[in-house]
Parts: sequence; structure tokens; C-alpha cells
Amino acid sequence: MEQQIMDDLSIDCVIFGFTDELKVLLVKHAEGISKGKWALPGGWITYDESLDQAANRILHLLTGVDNLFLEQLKAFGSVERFPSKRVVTVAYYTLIRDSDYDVVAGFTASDAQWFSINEIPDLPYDHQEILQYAWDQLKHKVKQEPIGFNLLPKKFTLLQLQNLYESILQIKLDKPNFRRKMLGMKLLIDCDEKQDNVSHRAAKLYQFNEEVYQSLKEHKFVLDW
Amino acid sequence: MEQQIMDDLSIDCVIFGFTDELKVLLVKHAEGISKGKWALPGGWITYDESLDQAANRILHLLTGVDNLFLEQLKAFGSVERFPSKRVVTVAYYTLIRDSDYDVVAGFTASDAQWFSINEIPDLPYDHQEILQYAWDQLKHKVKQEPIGFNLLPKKFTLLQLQNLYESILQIKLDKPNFRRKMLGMKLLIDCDEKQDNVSHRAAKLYQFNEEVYQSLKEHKFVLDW
DNA sequence: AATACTTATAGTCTTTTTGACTATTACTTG
DNA sequence: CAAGTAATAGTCAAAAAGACTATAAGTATT
Repeated sequence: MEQQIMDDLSIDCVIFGFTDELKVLLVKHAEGISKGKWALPGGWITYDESLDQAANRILHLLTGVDNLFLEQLKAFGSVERFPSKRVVTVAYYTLIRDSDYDVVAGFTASDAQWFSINEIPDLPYDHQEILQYAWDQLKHKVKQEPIGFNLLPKKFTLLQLQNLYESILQIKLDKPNFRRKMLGMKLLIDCDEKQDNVSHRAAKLYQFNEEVYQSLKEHKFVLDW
Repeated sequence: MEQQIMDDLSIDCVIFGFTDELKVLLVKHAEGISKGKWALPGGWITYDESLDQAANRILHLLTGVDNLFLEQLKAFGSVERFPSKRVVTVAYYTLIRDSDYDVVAGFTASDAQWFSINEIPDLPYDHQEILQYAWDQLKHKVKQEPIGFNLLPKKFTLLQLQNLYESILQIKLDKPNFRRKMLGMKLLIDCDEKQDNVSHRAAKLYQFNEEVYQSLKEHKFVLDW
């Protein structure tokens, strides 16, 4: 049972992953004009689904990754962005803890893999532009609201959190100042536990204060790095 | 000579205007399902134009307002947003000095008018949602980069600039603190002139330092109101 | 001409927030 | 037990924010 597609409107997804470094999820096309090339997971919208639904469905079909909160990035619609015909694409993006997901290529993808943000292959169409736009957006977003809830283990150290910021923003932060700032906004709860199995002084473990986290998402949270 | 349209993809424009208060430009539909209703200026994209071009063309046809820098807002694509068939719309927005433009209804619009942001009539489809989203976006943007260049007279007073912010953000600001902040970032050049024809102490006139203005657009500019 | 209004502009004071550091502490491993 | 590594505490000065008060410079009114 195939749904009817809007054949001039597509979806592309920029899925950022983080564990130790920032990555992007790409799929290898099994068919079509760009067969054999790595590209952003994308596909056609059907008439009976919203854009948000389409993004999730397509991502799931191609990569096995499901149930994400995908945020709309932008519609890309220059006339020549797609070679064979006029196609406008609506791009989505999100950031997840990649180790939480099993990636399984499917549908029109012969493979699906995470790529380090610094080792992205040549991408077809305007996917390079979309990716860059998404990364800029991610950087911006990260300064406007707290992140980390679904990106770090339940209990984590301040350095892990700092590494997260440093990976995304690609900057170096001062450790004492970072901890002062983070602790200052009451976002973290001291777990009264320490790291285990580390070959140096064990750091305290913290977890997010979910209430503060949510309220900071809506109210003031500004990092001016 | 009519171009072929993508009949499932439309554009809608949220044009904010400011002189003494914040306004929105609406058009009255002369035909179609929503005939006689006020709505956001919008229309269909043709196959030979980019989204950005389409937005400007449509706005010009309907309202006579031309040559704006329209910023893409978001694609709205829920299945039932448009009654008769599936239509995804890409919304654009901008903020202009409304007194600089002549509004002339045309094309499928029988009328075009500015409406105070606080006196918006009932809008069809999801236009109310789009407008609200655009206003939220505008508020956000205004805190991230300087505004006023094309919104105020060449020479203006600090109170005029403050009123601009207060109108958009719908908040009240402290006068001395506002002037300290603004003067502190070297954004304004003292014109060594005063207001004329006012029935109270005349305020100094300032103009923007174009270089600083541009550099603040790209670098740090944070208002935490 | 004196006074009452307005609005502009200058300045004060206290509290927070940065940024750039230094110092010390705790733990692991050779 | 010393060396290495990272965690954590703390200092200090500069900058910024917030909440005000005070004064100045005009107009409009009595």
C-alpha cells in the first residue's frame, strides 16, 4: 500500500550525534541519481502526513532511528538545487546521544553510518549547505537553552558536560569558570557519588534538576561564548 | 504569459511595520474560498523562481510593497491547515518602516491595509498561528542583533529608539539604563543637534554608526530583557 | 514673571556576572 | 612515595545590570 507523494516537496534530516565527539548520521543511496553517494537522510512527503510526521517516518525507514523530536530547520528552495526537476526540501535537525540508537539501513539506503563532524564526505545537491546551516543553528540553540538531558548518562561529571559544549561549539572553555557558572544556576543536583574506575582523582557525579532544566528552557539561559 | 505553479506549495508573508506602533500588513481576498476575509499576503510558487523570489513577487503583486529583505520563518505543513486540498506553505517575515511604503492592493487582493498588532481581525487557515510565530521570532531576533536602521528617521532621539523596543517587545524599559546601555556600545553617533518643535526640553539627535551596527549584527549583541 | 509640567540627561550605589588566574586536594600508577 | 592527572576551591579586579535620585532645560499656564 503506497501513499501518494507530493513529488515536488521533500524532507532532509540532519541528525547530530554526540558521545565523545560531534557526529552526523548519513545514508548511502541505493538507487536514483546519487546512487552510491553518502547524503543526508531524506525522502518524499505523502499527502496524508504533516511535515513533522514525514521527517520521522523517512528517518526511521532509512536508518532505523525512531521517535526523535526533530526540529524544523528551514526550507531550501533554489531552482537548481535538485538536478532533474524542481524540488523544494524542508530540512529538519536534532541532536541525540548516538550510542542510544541502533542504526539499521533500510528502504532506499544501502548503508547508514555516523560520521565525525570533521570527516564528512562530499555530499550531493545542496546537502553541504544544509548541514552547515544546521550546525550554525545548533551552535546558536545551545547558547539559548540548556542541553544535555538526553545526551549524557543519567549521572555525569562537570567535565563531561563541558566537553559536550566544547565539541558542539568547537571552543575551549575555562574549567573553574564553567563549573561556577553551571553550579550557579542550580541546574545540577549533586548525586553525592563519584566516578568509578578512573585513573585519576574521581569527579563528583551530577544529574539535571528536571524542573530547573525545563524552566531554563523557556526563560533566561544565555551563554555568551 | 502565466508561469506554471507548484500547486501544493504556497508562500505567506508576515510584514511587520513600525512608525509609532507595531503593525501588520494584511490583504483582503477578492476571490477564492476566503473571499472577503483579511489574511496574510500569500500565493503560489512558480517552477522557475526560488522561495525568496516568490515571496517578494507575491508580496509586490498583492500590496505594491517591493524589494524587501524577507527572512524565511518556517514551513507550515499540517495536513488540515488548508481546507480544499493539501498545501504546505513557507512563511516569510520582515519588519519595515511602514511610512516609507505606498500600499496598493492588486492581483487577488481587493484591499491592503496596516493593522495595529493589537487589533488584528480574524484570520483564515492557520494565519493566526503563523502571525504569532512570526511575532515571537521577531521578539527573539530583536534581542540578538541591533535594529532601527531602516525603522527610524536618519536622525532620532534615544526615546524614539526606546519606543521601538518597547513596542516590539511590549515591555517598559528604564530610561536612564536604556541610554547608558545604548551609548555604552558606541552604536550611536551624537549629531550635535536637537529636536525641533517639541513642547518640552528638546532631546539630542543621534544616528547609527553604520560600521558598529554591521559588526554588532554579526558579533555579540545581547539584550536580556 | 513665577510656577507647574514635561522630558532629557547625569549620576549614585549596590549587587551580579565575567574573565583570568592561582592554589590546593585527591586519587592512580610506576 | 613520587609523579602525573584531573578535580575543586578560591581570589581579585573589571564590567554590567537594576533600581533609583537629582538636576537641567525647555514649554505652557497662571
